[in-house]
Amino acid sequence: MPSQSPPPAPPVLPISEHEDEIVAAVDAHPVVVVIGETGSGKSTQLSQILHRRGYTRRGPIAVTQPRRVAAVSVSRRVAQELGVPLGDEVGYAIRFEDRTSERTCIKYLTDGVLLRESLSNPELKQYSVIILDEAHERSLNTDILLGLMKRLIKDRASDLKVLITSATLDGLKVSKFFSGCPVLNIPGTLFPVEKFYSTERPTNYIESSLRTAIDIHAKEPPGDVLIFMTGKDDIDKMVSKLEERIQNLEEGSCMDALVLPLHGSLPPELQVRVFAPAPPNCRRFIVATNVAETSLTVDGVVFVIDCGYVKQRQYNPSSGMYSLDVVQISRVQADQRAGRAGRTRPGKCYRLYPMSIYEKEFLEATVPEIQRSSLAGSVLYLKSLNLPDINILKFDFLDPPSRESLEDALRQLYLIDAIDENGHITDVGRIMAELPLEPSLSRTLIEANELGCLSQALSVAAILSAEITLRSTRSKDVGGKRKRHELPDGSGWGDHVQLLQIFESWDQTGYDPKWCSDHDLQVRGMKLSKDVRNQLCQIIQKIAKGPTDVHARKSRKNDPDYRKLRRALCVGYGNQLAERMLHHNGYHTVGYRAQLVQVHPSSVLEADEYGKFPMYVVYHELISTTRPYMRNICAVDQAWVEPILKKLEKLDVNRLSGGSSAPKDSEPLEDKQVNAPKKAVDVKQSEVDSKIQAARERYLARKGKK
DNA sequence: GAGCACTGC
Repeated sequence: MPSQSPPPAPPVLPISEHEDEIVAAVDAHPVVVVIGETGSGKSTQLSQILHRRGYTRRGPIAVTQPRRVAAVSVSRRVAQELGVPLGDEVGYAIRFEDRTSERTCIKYLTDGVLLRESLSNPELKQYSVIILDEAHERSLNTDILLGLMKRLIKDRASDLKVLITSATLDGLKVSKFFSGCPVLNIPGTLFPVEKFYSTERPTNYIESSLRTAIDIHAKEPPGDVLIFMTGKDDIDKMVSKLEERIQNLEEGSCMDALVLPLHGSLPPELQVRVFAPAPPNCRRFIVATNVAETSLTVDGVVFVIDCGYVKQRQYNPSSGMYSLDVVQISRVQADQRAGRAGRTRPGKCYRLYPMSIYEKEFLEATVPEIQRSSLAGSVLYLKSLNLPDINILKFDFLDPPSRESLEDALRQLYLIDAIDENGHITDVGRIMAELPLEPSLSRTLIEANELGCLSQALSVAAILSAEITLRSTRSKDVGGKRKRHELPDGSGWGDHVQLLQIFESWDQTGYDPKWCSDHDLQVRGMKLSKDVRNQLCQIIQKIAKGPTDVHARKSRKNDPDYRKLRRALCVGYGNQLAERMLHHNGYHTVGYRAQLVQVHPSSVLEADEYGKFPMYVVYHELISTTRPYMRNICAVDQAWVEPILKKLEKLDVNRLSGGSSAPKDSEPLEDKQVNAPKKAVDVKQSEVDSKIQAARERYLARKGKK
């Protein structure tokens, strides 16, 4: 938008009428909670109001957003309203992109970026005001920032102002958290939405949605229909069935219809179709996942069909395992979905569940992410802040994660040397915290730098954090006419090596997008991995004292078996180690609580000539679907495993958590048993292992010659 | 022999 164009007329938003009230509250209190529904203007106006009233004289205002697109679009809007070029007085900062300057006094940023900034400036002294927007979404990062803000206002009580803004957040709860701070309510501009409930839960919610959709199409006036489903499969089914039913309707009995799927894995060019307005005399049916609940706003929606379910990823700290489950939505979520029908005019929401279920079975609010995630990264971050008298187990969270989850994080961090046996952050841990990666990958990079395979590890870390999904290399092409190119196979060592080979092959083509599509790799994801890699290079070159070799290239010549890289991975994933069963190819995880797990069928890890997988592997994650699986696996040598087993023997979670270091005798017996690591490797097993290993080496040598 | 909701540094 050219800055010369006249600024648009300032919108009349509900928040404008509350300006004095807001300023008075902020003047008098360090923390203020602002509850504002959709359309209240809180995201664009609060910062401008405080800017107008002189708050930016002491420093810029930071406004956090949970999503990148929001940070960009809201800042663009504010710059426009103020009639200034974006990046001057008003700017934004997101990963890979900083559009701010010394003159910037209103800065929109993702909450992740603010957390990163606080690493180098724990008191965030540069800011006069920090606004945590959309706090009701309770992202992991927002929750950590909430805890941090509580500490900051104690330390900086004299000058820092904090505003917590949200659509539906329980204001009283947050106010209580911030020792009774004021709560302001700003009305929104949503139109009323009439809600209809089913008399009972349908046995088949696709069929039920289908009937409701056809019913709306036949009886209701124009207006688009938004249908919430749990996943891609259901969406695809729904789209084809709906199209079929609409075709079967009597010609001329209804207006035209257009059915559009909408979910995150849809290529961007198909996603944007939902932003184009409906053709004349045509009703659109948008069949969507949760993306349509908050991330993407579809205009023209008047009817919502809500199945009452959502697919959610959860972490179980006692097993270290993730699962992806279909769970009931919360009342907040149900209301958010319904609200999507009332953006342009009064709407209707059809809930495919009885009111009694909404009232009695649904949780009030969605379980916050902090209670559903592995906390190793967050705990490491908090440790690295050097906050005085910090006890992780007692850190003041709005909704504290379980003790089990925090202890799990401490154990993981200890096993990869980020904290010492007393729970204090180590020098290695400090470097790890600087890297925007999961702790295991950060640790791998540091070790790789020592071992002289940094460039390989950078490629692996980058491509793993971009979460590229690979076409299965084992499945045969079924009569496809298009020539498909085979992906590298990891040389039998597993998925990390395969990912490295993929990145290096792509690098050799000069990052040719066609190479990606030829190999069925998403261009978007591959580009992201390149950006991530560049960012990691910059950070690590800044931290590293000595020279670093970061250039990607075909790297196999010097180390044909990728021993250095696999060794670095073994150290980095010291908390994610598994040992094979003696007589079959199942594994058990090594560590706190042994889990029986399988190699994921998509893995390229190869068995030896006897059909046996390697004795030891490290894995990127455990995921429980039809069975518990290890995903992204790398074969490691037994010799490299010994130090990890030694550490496991020494592990004492009471000391890690900074609890009273009671003498060992007084510890409850129960705890000791739980903490006792599995006995290392018995003699027979190691004999078998060395035989297998020898056979494997011969086999691979043969294969190499061929 | 599986199958993946959504974000973010």
